[in-house]
Amino acid sequence: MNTKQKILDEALTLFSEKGYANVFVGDIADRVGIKAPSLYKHYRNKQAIFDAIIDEMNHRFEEQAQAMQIDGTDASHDAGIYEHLSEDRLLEIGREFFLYYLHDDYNRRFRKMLTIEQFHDRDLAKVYSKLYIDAPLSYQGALFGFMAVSGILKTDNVEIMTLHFYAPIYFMLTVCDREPDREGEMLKLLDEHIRQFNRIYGRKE
Amino acid sequence: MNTKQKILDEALTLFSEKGYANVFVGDIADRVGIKAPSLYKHYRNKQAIFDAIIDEMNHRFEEQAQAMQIDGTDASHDAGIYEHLSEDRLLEIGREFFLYYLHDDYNRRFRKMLTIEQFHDRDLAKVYSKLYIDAPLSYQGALFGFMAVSGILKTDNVEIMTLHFYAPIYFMLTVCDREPDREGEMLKLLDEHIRQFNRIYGRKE
DNA sequence: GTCTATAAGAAGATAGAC
DNA sequence: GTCTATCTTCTTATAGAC
Repeated sequence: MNTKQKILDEALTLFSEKGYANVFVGDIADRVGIKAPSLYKHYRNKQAIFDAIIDEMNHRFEEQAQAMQIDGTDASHDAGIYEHLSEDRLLEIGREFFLYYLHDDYNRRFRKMLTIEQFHDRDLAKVYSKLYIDAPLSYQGALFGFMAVSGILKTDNVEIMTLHFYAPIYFMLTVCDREPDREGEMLKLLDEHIRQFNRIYGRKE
Repeated sequence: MNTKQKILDEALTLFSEKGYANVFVGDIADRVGIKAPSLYKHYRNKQAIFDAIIDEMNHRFEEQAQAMQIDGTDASHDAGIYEHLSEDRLLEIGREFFLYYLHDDYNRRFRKMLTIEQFHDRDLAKVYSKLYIDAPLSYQGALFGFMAVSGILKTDNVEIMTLHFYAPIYFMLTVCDREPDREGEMLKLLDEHIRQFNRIYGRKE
């Protein structure tokens, strides 16, 4: 990893733990293994480092959104995968999804950083809501919509069903970000949540 | 309001908007209408102001918990109130509860401040989880437990039913804290959420 | 309790050698 | 691109008069 990228990486780690204002340019430089003034050869100032982190996430998001065709045209394929879905398989998928977003270093650090900085300005608020509110509801909603059409799920309000699936997951994710020791407790709750969700909205056997 | 209290009040406003590190002692003093050095006659330093805010909330919480007998011994009384509950009345109650916590100035500012500072240390993380995760689940869980016994609600897992009620409300509250313009959208979603919740868990007429 | 003046120390950023 | 030296500004906090 080159220095320019390593700066972003170490800055993200620090920002996610202490917040932008509590991280000093010297702290970032220390972790990169250079002195603070050297850092200014790579970024104009401290704010430019923060901005580059946001830009990178926006870039990754766009790429992923394109790969998933989030506009809905192809969520039908995913729904097909779930067509013959047992409760056990549903649990496995939910657990994998949850643990990926919880443990993936990049996602975890970025989410925590945005949690701290979300009130700093409107743009950051929008990024937070896009990533953790609207995109998940939109993508899972599209998927559940197809599953409802296929009769795998039963509802007359896909939007609320999606909220009932995702809001508890979001809730548990924020608990684990704040208190990592509660991961076991939350995983148990996650299982019960998905089982109950399946009982409520799942196809009756 | 005396100066000592006004300092806490103005500090809370600023901390909730910018976070502790971005608020300067002079900013607080300005809003109180005194000069920064005068502030040190009331509080030892900046941290002591923050600590006093946390202490005050802990105090209020203890008082409220005692008043509600959160240990469960008396949630039966509340459940009685809900005994003859129509869907419209349930909507009204949910909406009132949501709007109170969203708009009440003290609650709103404190919640936003803790959101920003939750990762700063373990104690703050615990306060956050106590106020916005465990206490609501515990109190609403006790209430729903009694409602289940009375047959007003139907479930074989009160804990998950409570999560299914509260997590979406928590979710919508965080959206409104971050983007107040979305309040209308969230209130509409709240209504649909409660209607659906009632359809799932409510007594069949 | 409030003020002015000021000390003491960070922290961000630049200059210029190598 | 990295360093040392340094500048500048900001911020907390204290001293001491009123």
